[in-house]
Amino acid sequence: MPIKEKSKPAKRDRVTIRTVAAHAGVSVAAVSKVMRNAYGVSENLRAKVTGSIEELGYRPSRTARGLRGRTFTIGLLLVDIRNPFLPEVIDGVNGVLAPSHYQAMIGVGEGRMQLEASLIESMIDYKMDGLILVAPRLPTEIIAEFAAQVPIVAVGYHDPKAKTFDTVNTDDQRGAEIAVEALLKCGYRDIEMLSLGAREGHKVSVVRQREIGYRRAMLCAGLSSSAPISHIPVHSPKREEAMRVFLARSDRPRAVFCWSDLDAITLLSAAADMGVRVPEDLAVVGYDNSTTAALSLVNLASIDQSGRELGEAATRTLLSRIEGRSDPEHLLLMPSLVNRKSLIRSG
Amino acid sequence: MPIKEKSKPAKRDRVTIRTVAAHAGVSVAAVSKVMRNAYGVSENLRAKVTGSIEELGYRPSRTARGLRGRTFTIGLLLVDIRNPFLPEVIDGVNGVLAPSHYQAMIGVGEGRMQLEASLIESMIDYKMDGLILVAPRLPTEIIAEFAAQVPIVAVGYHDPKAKTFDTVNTDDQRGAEIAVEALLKCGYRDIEMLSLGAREGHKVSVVRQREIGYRRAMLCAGLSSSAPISHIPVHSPKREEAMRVFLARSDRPRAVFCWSDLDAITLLSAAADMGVRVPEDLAVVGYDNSTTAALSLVNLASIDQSGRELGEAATRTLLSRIEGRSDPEHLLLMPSLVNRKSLIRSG
DNA sequence: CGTTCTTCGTATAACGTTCTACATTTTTTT
DNA sequence: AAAAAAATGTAGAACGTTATACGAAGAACG
Repeated sequence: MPIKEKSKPAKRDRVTIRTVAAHAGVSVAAVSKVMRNAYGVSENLRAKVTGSIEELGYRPSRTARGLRGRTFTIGLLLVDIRNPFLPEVIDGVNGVLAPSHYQAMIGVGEGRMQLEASLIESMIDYKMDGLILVAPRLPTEIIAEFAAQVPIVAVGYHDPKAKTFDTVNTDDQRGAEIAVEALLKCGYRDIEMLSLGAREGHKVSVVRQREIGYRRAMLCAGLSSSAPISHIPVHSPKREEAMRVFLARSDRPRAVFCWSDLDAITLLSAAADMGVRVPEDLAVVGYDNSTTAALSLVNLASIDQSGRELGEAATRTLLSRIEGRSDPEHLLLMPSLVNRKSLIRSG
Repeated sequence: MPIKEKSKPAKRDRVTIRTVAAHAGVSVAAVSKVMRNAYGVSENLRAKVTGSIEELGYRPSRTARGLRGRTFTIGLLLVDIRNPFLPEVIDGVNGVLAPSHYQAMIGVGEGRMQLEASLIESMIDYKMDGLILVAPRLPTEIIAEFAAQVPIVAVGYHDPKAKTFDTVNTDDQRGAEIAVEALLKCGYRDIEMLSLGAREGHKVSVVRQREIGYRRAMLCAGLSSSAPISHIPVHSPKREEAMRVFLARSDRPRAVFCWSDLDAITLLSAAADMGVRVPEDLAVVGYDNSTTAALSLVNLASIDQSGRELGEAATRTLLSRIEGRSDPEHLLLMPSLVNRKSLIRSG
């Protein structure tokens, strides 16, 4: 009585392109052609093959595909997962990808440059067809080096001179201007900016752009002499400590523009603790228009950079690059102000 | 003058295992052996090969690897990206993975079952070595089917009878009990639960477990006759509408336990709008201990299910499964209460 | 001083696709 | 009716690894 030896009976054998070819009674190449919508396929053949594919539930192996052609996967690299505007970006990417047969895989960098680079390498090693990097911390030369190996679009990375990769941004300079203009319109002249710790972020990062916009708006208002910027550490508990120090200052300004809702909301919370009334004692405008800002408990005026639109634009740009475009594209979307209680507007 | 034709001069040729072999003056098999720490490698050989690898910056192709053996990648599937406890889980996973040569790739399902299934299939097609599914909505049979093809750990999916895959959870029943017990201790007897819309979530989902815990705690307190559960729709604007209806009810309870901070915080915001004082008029306990709950503007008491620990445990469980364990494991971690202003405690 | 073990290194067949050449058949043109 | 062109299908060589099977060279043994 011969016993059929099967080491792993659980893992049933994969349906490969060969299985389909045999089932449909055609060649492997024919099945491949149908899969790729290649030229030279009769209606008859297509029907037979798609029938078999359907019946067998065939799914091509991405690893095998990667060895030759496209994987129909794009990599999405996020610096840190906590920034409230990232989910919007993801939605935008998925939205554009949904009708295509592309899919997105996400890597999370946690702000560590080394991990970030190694995730990009992994994505390349996976033969992903293109990469969207959100707010990368890496220097331009390194990104350019990666861009030689795979199409890349950077979001939140203002480098309009980049030749080998594309960028998609909202106009962060203009966004900061809008915030400051709104404060000026409310009659505030004593406006400070709360920015990110000096060591974080390079010249092309969003936070530096927002500083430029802030300064320019102050300059236009004739306040260039007093356009102070405070730098807040990124990590707890120094971050909260810096907020409290700011609030306790005797020369605390009447209004403040925060580079990000994350900081603005922490500031509002600290203000509540210390009995600083918003907006009576201190007007606040944030950036990102996060869902938390919209809570009436928080009620924070904020600059909206539609993350969804950024994600959509980045994806479309990447797909066109994958399709063969070689001259760089640098998109700039327009942000807008969402007015809320933390900023009382006269108009 | 012979001109070397190069169609794509930009994309410099990849350093493959063959490049390394040639550079080190050994065979391809030798390099592979070194890479895999396989038996039969002399110190001399190892030195030569690692030297060349270093010098050339060789990185093995994951696609090629996937065709034969492991890819050293695990897939992390998230139902939706907005739940505030997910970043914690990601941190936990990355933390455990960091010292190993494994990496995580994340897929986001957006709550659509079809997308969720197709992402899992993609991860399998990518030959990922194992999958961590966070709060999957798929029925057990389908997950079991996938588990036949790849090691799977489900987080936030209470199915201790699952034989072919592992589960890691906090004890959601106990968590709900702790919340209700805390409210009881403060003297409240009139306690309602705000749960997820009836159609969302199956019997094994966290939200149903929390309902069970709520009911049991009420029963223990002799309040079984009045343990009402309201179901709140998931999506705006019906969600906010339901909150307002709840707050406006003439028979509104004195205390409420929300299945998730997401809902609890929206409730607090609506309460502020409508002049319902917390906790004087209404005590609230949430679930997840999100960062927003910790803001003093919000100050929401909440059940902490350490997402980080869940992520760590899930990863360790998955790795052991990948290493060959075949009998199922079902971990249960203990949640704890974080007391804040939304719940005044006498003790 | 043959044998038999070890130890070390290599040759090569997979793995599941894509895609270039080609072979065959059908259609169109002259 | 012959020649040319177009349409359809197939064979088979990549792609970059892993892992099995095996050969060669020393070491240990009787």
